[in-house]
Amino acid sequence: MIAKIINNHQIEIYDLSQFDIKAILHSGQVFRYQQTDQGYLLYAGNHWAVIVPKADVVVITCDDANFFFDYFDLATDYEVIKQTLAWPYLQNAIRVGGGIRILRGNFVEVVISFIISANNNIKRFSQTLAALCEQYGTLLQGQDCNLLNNAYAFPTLEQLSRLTVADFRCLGCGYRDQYLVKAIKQLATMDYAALSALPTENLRRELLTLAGVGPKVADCILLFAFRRYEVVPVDTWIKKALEKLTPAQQTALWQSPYAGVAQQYMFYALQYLHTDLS
DNA sequence: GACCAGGGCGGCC
DNA sequence: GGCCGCCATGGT
Repeated sequence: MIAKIINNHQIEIYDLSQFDIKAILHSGQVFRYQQTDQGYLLYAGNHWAVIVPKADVVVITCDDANFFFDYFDLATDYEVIKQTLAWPYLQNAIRVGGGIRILRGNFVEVVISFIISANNNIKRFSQTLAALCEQYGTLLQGQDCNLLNNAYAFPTLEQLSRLTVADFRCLGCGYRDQYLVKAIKQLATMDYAALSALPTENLRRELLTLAGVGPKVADCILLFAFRRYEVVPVDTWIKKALEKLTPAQQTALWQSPYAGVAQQYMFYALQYLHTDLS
């Protein structure tokens, strides 16, 4: 058993070879978290979770156990996925990043986050996102968790719709300010459930209509909000990694239904750990 | 003071 | 369709 819901507010993870919270948080798919004495505090939309690694179990205390069971993709066995990705050039990446999972980020949060991420660096736009939530998001009530001190939800679409170009500029969004205002208007006409029913190619086409969303950001939304495991967002790090692969290796990767998972392992190893893939 | 960061847009051909 | 310059901003 990978994990079990203990009650409405608690999950226990047993298979630690496929759940590494440090790797998950540093794999570039979630940007609102903080380290605490015992573990990590993580925010997703208007949800929160405290993740505490212990000797042979990880304990998650949260506002909604059912939500986070799906958020962390705990019904999926990543050991099976990793077996299908057992290529020599991926060995190192899987060794250090094999505990990464594909999260189901909140649609609006993922879209806004990755529009701001464009031609930006993680440290900087993470600070921008924190400021956005602090200034415009709803204060999370911490009555059932005293660790929740001054924690904010991601702003709702309605809250976001009140922001002006100048507001986004003040947050440090730079020239992306006007994309954000326009994309937020467009998001009001979109429905996550309806979009979820679309095949990946059709869904990508819909996402590409959003202002500030090009091929790479669309692929991030496909992987991190819609969990399309086969999608590979190609940023500067992944581009360099792909250039080192032979044509045959590239073909095999693109044809894998879990190419996006492989991409996450590589991104973490390259960008965060600076681990050579070969 | 260049160059880079989980790139996209608009103009040009 | 592809190519290219530009776009804020902080870090190295």
